[in-house]
Amino acid sequence: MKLPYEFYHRPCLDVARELVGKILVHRVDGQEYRLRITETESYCGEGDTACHAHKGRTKRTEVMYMDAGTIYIYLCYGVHWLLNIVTGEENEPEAVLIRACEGKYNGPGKLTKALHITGQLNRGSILGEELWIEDDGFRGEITEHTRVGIGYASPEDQARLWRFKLQ
DNA sequence: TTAGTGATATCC
DNA sequence: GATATCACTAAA
Repeated sequence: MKLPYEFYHRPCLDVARELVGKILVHRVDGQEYRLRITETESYCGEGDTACHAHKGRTKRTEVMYMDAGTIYIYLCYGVHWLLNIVTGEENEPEAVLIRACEGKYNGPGKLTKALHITGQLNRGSILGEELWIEDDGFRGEITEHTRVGIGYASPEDQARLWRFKLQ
């Protein structure tokens, strides 16, 4: 079943943990791409120094302030599209980064390439007919890890176990 | 280990 | 208008 608005309308840590093991579906050009999510990461609000929005709202980060279920896609290093799902309350910059899917798609850049996801989906809805997430009843063992690629964040924020992986 | 890549933010 | 930065990947 397709995950409802209420699933995303919760603290981003809960959403990130429970998104692991779900099925990410992207429908484009008459094709449907389905992959199980194996790794996520949370970025929780302006108090989180690793979050893009921790310095305040800008043209890029204002997507994270929108309502839960909004898609936030960001071009990293001029090459890679990174897929995020906005969570929590409106006007709170919380989001979950989808880092990896099953198979060899172990990296946020590879993941979006495999699913043919580009920046045109930015600001879209995860509840629509193009990109959504399904629960097929699968439950696996989830482990917690520190986040990666956030060397600019404060030491205490770097130490947070806000990355979730399927074992 | 390092080069490549381009949007964004921050400085003139 | 110019430059520095960056939630990464592939090649070596």
